[in-house]
Amino acid sequence: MQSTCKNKAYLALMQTSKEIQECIRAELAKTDLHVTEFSVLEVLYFHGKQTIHEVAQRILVSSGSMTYVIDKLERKNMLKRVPCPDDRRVIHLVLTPDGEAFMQSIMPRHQERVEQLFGSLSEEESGTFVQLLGKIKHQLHVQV
Amino acid sequence: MQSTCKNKAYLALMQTSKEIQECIRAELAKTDLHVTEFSVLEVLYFHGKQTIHEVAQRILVSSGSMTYVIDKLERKNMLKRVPCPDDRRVIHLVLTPDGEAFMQSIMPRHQERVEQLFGSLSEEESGTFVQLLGKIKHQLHVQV
DNA sequence: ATCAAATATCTCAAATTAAAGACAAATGAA
DNA sequence: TTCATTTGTCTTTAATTTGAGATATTTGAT
Repeated sequence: MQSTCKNKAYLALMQTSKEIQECIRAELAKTDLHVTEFSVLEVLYFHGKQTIHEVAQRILVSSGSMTYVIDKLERKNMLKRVPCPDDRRVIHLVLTPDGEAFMQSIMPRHQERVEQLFGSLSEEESGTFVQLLGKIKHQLHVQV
Repeated sequence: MQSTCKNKAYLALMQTSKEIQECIRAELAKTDLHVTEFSVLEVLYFHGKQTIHEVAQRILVSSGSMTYVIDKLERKNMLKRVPCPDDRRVIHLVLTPDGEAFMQSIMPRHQERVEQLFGSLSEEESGTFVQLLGKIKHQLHVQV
């Protein structure tokens, strides 16, 4: 059948991403953070202050999970909830100095690992890769 | 920084795969199967009889989860545990006729969705995509 | 033949996640 | 203005997943 090719791409994509997730989990095991907690901090580290909703959209977890994860991160003194004065439904998340320092201490190693993973791709290939993912992602939002 | 490019690829990969997973979950919501259960059946459907261990490796879930998921699938009469006579530690999983029929009824729609997702990639691009994923996956197993 | 190590599965407790609904606040149409 | 709808967050409950350890079997070295 001709579908085999697309299906192969699909399976490869899903399995590789899961293995990477697994690899990150192993890396984080040395800290007392879990993948989802790390993902939240990562978003704040790269994008600065964000609403809970924005972070949830980026890392794709439910609002219930967000509350749970934020509670934990707040207890660990990694971030702070900051109510938004303009819209009282909204709460912003901000890294604390501790959170900032923590991220600065572990990101270099994380970045190194990411670069190692994608290091065998040329600049051009990385570009192509992102572009192809973009095409796939675009299809996700097309009605079937 | 120059790392941005690799990091972009990394983020795109992780987010796209998560969105696809989400999309599959939504699709499966119409049945009474969850993603992990479906993944197990998918492996058996494509590869035939497999040991629990083999399936776990393919779909990357812990042994504890495997037991849980298999119990559920067995209760739903989708598959059967078959002890291996050659190695008494080993248990094979086999689709029941019901499981086979069920998969045959939902796979066309699933395949269609996969093909739609990857449909905007040419044959050549699909090939490239798989190849690039292969390179990344290979790096995963390289010591750092 | 014996025994340590490796392998395959299972059990159980604890952590995590999702799902549904509640609530408060903002928006926008009438 | 008013009210229905939407949005953002939280609560609660139930389902799922992990992680560590238990058990049984096999493998391989001595």
